[in-house]
Amino acid sequence: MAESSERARVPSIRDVARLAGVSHQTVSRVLNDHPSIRPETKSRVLDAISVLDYRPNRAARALVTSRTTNIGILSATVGEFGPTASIASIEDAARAEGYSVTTVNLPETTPEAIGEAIRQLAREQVSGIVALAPQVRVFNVLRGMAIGVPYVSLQTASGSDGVTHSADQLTGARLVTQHLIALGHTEILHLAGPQDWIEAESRMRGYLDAMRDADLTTFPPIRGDWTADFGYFAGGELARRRDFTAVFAANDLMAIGLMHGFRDAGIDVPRDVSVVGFDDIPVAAHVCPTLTTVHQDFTELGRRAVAILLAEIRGEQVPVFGALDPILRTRESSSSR
Amino acid sequence: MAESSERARVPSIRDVARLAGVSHQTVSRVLNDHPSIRPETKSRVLDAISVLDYRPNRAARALVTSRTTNIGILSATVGEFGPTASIASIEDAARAEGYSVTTVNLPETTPEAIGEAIRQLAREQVSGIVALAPQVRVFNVLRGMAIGVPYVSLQTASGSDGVTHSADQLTGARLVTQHLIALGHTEILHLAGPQDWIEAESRMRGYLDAMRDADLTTFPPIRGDWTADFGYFAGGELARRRDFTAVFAANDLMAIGLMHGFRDAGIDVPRDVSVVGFDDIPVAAHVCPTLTTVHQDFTELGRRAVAILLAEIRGEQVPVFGALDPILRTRESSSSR
DNA sequence: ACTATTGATGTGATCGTGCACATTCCGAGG
DNA sequence: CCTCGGAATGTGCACGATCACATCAATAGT
Repeated sequence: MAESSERARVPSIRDVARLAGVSHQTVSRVLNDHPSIRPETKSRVLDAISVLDYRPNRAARALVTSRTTNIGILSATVGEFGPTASIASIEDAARAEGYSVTTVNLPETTPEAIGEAIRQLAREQVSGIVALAPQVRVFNVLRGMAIGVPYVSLQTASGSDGVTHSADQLTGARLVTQHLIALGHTEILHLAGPQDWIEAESRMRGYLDAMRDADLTTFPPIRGDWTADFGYFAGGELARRRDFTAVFAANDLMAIGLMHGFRDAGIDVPRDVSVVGFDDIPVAAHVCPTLTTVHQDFTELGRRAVAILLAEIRGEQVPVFGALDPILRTRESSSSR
Repeated sequence: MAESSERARVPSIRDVARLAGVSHQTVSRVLNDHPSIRPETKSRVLDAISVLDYRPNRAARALVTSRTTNIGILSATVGEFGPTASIASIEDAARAEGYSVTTVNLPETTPEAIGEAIRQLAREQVSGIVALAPQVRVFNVLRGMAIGVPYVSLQTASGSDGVTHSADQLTGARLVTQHLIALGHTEILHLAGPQDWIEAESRMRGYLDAMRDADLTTFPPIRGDWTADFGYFAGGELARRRDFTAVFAANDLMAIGLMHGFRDAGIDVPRDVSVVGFDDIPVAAHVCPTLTTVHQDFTELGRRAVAILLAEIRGEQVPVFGALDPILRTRESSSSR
């Protein structure tokens, strides 16, 4: 059987044009839905496209327009549940809009590493960046680099000049703190996240605000690193001073580690000390005791970030979302005094 | 101050050529380190490159060579720790080799969705694919699509024709099962993962093998879906039948849910029933009781996958790795009868 | 009835790179 | 001294899309 001498070449815009009996430019217009195309011509072109199973070559398009349909994710997360879930939903939402997603992980959050990661994304000609990282630093670096692409962070920054996007961490943090206060606690500690994470700051502020509103004295927050191991360590340390009856940990992982530390030190949660977390990771409902926490809709968060970013990219009106309502999930780890 | 009328255009290969006093082709040769370049010419070109801060345009290169320096990740994971950690290390390793990573999430694991995801990656002209997904199905679809790119799975497939890569799940599963047997357990259940996941099958086989070697009768495994919620549900169900003294759950999440289910049913772990998991996720060491499990080096796993894939892409000798040693982490959740 | 305007389409240039082929130079072998 | 082969470099085209501009027909305005 004679084999076709032609290499199985993928069809180009010109092949479509030939089949539809129009010029390549007309096909291009159909693809970018230009207004001035007769409906009949358009359908003829669309037919040809489906017959040939034509797909536009993104490299060629990127070359001439000098922008891509890629968005970059700048991630500094070590596989925590929240950011990971958001990344998945960012990816889904972006894909639904015809964008693909390139992720760059930050091995460390030094300005150098951040700069390098952004340079990497710039080299890929991404048309926008979503940052899941210590926002303050990233924004500083981004601003300094004057990269020409819009960027969005998944977190709220008060008065930042970048595009940001609220998950209302502050309200959530208030909620849990008020929950503890309502249970009769007055000596409440806060196990905070790393200093340059906006979430850490917002959650801490929510805690401080709620305490102040209730006229309670606050303790200086303890700085953690989001990990369960740190929580465990902190639990051991805190067991020595017993000047508190409740702890609000800035995320669930630290809360779980903390409870472990307390357990090992002979402190019973919630009888001796109440513990609450933040995020509502999947295991939060199953650890012992089950963990009171604040539920966040990471999926919706990711979706919204993409909506904002794409509007920025396309120069459209940037949608303004109401803050996502944080939901208090009351479980066993918190109880009344 | 007069502004430069020239748009700040990024330098191209021709700008470099002009500055170095050579032709653009010579620059191209330097970039792709062609053998026939005089060292002196080469260094002149390299100087010009660094002076202009020139970076090759990937779109243009992709257009002419019809391949990219992108690799695609096909992920069907819902934010579990293991796969997520692997993805991060894949990304790191790929970047170190000059490749970027595009991730596509599978909303569901139907052949259609898998096909669509692969088509998406093909349209991106990725030069290779790493699959973290129900391998059997993905491989079938990939084979059927005859996509021209190499692909690697993070899991072992016995006798598969695709390139695969072992994490020695089987040995790990044997290890925990033997651990339970050594503790004196004879009635050991297995809470397995979904049917079309290779890991699920390997872990189940490891369990069955270890049981057979010890001349113990096995129960038909229970099929789970990797989630903690399912584990909890199973715990409630299993509490009714008390014909076992230990359970090996195919992953930590299910194990944690299971322990919760047992707890709610008044079954004490490990006094009444021992529970072991698989993966050693970060909270495994902190839940109550702390979870005996098998540690996997997800990071190394990702690195190796990239090494294999890149060798395939470059047509080099594909490295053969010894199986990664799984490590048994003995904790509180398992005890002797 | 003539021109201006708009809609629908086509033509050629262009983006930045790699490939095929041409050219130049130089030393070895007859 | 001539030829030949390979090393080192240059010339032009091709990749597949968009963009700027040109063209032509139909319609509207005077």
